[in-house]
Amino acid sequence: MDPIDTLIQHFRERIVLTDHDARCVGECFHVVTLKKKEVLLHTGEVSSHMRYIAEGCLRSYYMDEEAREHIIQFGIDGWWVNDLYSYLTRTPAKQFIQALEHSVVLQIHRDTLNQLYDQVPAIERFFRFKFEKAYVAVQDRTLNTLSKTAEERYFEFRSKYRDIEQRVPQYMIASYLGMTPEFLSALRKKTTT
Amino acid sequence: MDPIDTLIQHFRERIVLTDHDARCVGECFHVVTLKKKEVLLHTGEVSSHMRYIAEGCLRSYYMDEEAREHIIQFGIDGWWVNDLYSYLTRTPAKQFIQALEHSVVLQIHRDTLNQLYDQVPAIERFFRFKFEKAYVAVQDRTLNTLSKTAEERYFEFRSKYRDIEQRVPQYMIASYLGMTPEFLSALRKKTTT
DNA sequence: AGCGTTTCTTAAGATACCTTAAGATTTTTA
DNA sequence: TAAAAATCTTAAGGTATCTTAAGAAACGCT
Repeated sequence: MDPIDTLIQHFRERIVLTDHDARCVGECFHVVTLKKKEVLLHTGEVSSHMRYIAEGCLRSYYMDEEAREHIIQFGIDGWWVNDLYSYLTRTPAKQFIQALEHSVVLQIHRDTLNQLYDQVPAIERFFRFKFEKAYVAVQDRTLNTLSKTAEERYFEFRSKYRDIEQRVPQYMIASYLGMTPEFLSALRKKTTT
Repeated sequence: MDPIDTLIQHFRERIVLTDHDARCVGECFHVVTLKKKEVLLHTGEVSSHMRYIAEGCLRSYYMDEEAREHIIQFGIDGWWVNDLYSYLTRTPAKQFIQALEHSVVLQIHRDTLNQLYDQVPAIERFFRFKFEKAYVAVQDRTLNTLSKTAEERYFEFRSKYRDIEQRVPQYMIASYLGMTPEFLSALRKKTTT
């Protein structure tokens, strides 16, 4: 399917769009194709687009002072990825966004999107919904991180994101969950045996 | 100042409201007064209101299986508090919301707010902004929790929320930061001396 | 098919943080 | 203003998780 059609369908599962609006919305996005390991957003660049994953798998991560990578988010088909802080404040990104597989991403520029909010209020509603849910999800993650053991976090991750678990290397899951790959490996051994 | 006026001013710092809209918005909220320690939302109840703190200080927290409290959020004058998951999904809350001081809260019912989104699009925009920023903030907290030591988290908290630090007991800050009160006490001793 | 690269595992020693328990201090209430 | 309740501190011993280093397995390219 044409990636833009995928996106329109994605919107229409959540909000009402007339055919005219849908066409108008579709024209605002453009397609970016990424090879495996290609970086879509580098630290230091300002993120000026909202990004929808039509196909593939990406991660966003940041590198701390000791050059350790911390994975902030994985994203697969149907998800949105961004360094939202950079996007909203127009400051240099502290995150990288990188393709983990060959991927197709649809982008809309901030200025275009802001116009679209006025032209098609349903799109503003879509993003309100989206951020409400995203907020709940990330708050839940924070709470898990604070109150659960590494083992509990890992098994919750597996049951919640089985599709992601099978597409990304184990050491990245460890990073996402805030533990070392060695420790995760030990956990798995303990409970698999 | 009348609490409703405080709220209108809060909106007007972020979005444009005609006088007519402002009056209309103001009428949708009602005032709730809370004594210290009073609970505004209990676990098990469905949260049906969005809540703005006109005055005072509250916390939201949840109790895990071992009956340990984990503080999710503090809120003071000008902040919003809610169990958003319960509000959005109409399922029983897993969080408590409790006043830590005498407080005045302004509430709007979900149904009223949903109508208001259609009547006054600027209000929908306000909440889009709000959740965008809230998402960024809580993502930042997650990252801190995952990548920093307890000591780093504590000093960041102090510099970021000096106003809150001075209003809430130290053991609650420990809970918010995901450490034991004993450990926080030891940290403070180490670095104060 | 073979070689380099990426990913996963193992294990020993180190450390950050927790648990328990008790006493000291501060705040609230009667 | 005294008693009760809430909060903070101290200290000893325990556990979860990390660090380092090395080798094994899987994957990807020529």
